[in-house]
Amino acid sequence: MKTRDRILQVSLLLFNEEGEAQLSSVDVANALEISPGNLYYHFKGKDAIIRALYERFEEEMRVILRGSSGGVASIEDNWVYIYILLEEIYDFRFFYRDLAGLIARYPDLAGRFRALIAEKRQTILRILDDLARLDVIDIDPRLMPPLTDQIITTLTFWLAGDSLTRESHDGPALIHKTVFQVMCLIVPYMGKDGHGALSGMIRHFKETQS
Amino acid sequence: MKTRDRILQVSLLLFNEEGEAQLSSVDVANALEISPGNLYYHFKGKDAIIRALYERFEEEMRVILRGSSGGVASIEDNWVYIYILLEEIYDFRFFYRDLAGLIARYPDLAGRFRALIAEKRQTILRILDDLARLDVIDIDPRLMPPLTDQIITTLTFWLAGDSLTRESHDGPALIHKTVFQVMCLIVPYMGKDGHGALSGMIRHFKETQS
DNA sequence: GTCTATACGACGATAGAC
DNA sequence: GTCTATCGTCGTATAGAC
Repeated sequence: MKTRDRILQVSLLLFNEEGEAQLSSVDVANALEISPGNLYYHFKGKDAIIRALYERFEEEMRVILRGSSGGVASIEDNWVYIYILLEEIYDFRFFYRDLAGLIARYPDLAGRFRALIAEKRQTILRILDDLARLDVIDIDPRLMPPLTDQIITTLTFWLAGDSLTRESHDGPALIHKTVFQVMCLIVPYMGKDGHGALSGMIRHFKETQS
Repeated sequence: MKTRDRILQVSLLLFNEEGEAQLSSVDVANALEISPGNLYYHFKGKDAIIRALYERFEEEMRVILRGSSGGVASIEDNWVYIYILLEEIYDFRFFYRDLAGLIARYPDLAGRFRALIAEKRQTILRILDDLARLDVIDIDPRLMPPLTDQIITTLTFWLAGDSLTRESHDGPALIHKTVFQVMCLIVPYMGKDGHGALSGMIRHFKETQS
């Protein structure tokens, strides 16, 4: 089963690099220097590869989401947690670069993806709730769902959004920028501490950039 | 030049309804009950149709962006303005449903789209600046760019985001929800007035829904 | 302007030899 | 397991008649 793993590994690399839609199963075979027939022996088409990769992604993502229970009790924890989440997404970034197209091409993944996002939503809602209970943030309850949606939107479309700006970032810089972006959504609800937290974040942000 | 216009009209309808990627030039010809050859007489391929439609969209969008100068001086104006913006996007929603794929398929549109978004960004920044100057909002200057980016993200991905939720909205409801979503980003910076504004928005939101 | 017919290429998929 | 060879489908694009 060694070729099978190589196919998955190289596919992921290629999809992340050049985009899934741009590559045919023959391209993947060429990159591996095996014949299309051989590739089909292991995976019945590009579909099967995508599905196998999604399987991996979903599993790892669920582990991360589960890991949030009780582990995010401060703003700093929150920062780190978002970082971990974004890193994981970045490893499978081809899924997120062209989400709509991907879902259109593999409709059976749509439901699973939606479920995963719903789970993500629950997780964020719970974390925010915890932070509110610990008096780290003070937020009108009616603003909680919109804030959660807003965070979800950012966590889902940061990659797609970046390619729509004039100057694109490299991976690490973009991840960092996005963490900052999410934190900026929370800062306004930190009251007086918000100002200090913002200064700290900006300082940290500047350091990491250079 | 009547067939030419019919092609554009029906294409827009079809693309919005079923997605641009899902339709070939032959599909469009069939829907119009003309031959593929005839379609090619008017437009040299699907590319040309897309480009013509984009031309229209960009023009209308620029008119709206220009129209913001001095016209958005209160929270209510802001609400209305976002509404107008979203309506326009909705009219050409196929562009936004699968932005990444579309840009990959028509790379020459990428630059123009980016430029349009940059212009949108400037507009929002200016509006926020005006609102701050008029003491409608009070915001740490360092939070201004992130807030602007956040609004841009919402205005760009609201359509794509909706198809990732469990229950999808119809057009008007989604537009309304999105306006609300953007306003929720601004409310925290309205100080004491924020609470009242939020209540007003929710009331209005509920009414329109029913 | 509009039609029919057809050429061409890309991709997905399979059969059969090694 | 891996290869070569080949077929079918589909979308794009053009030629030539009306």
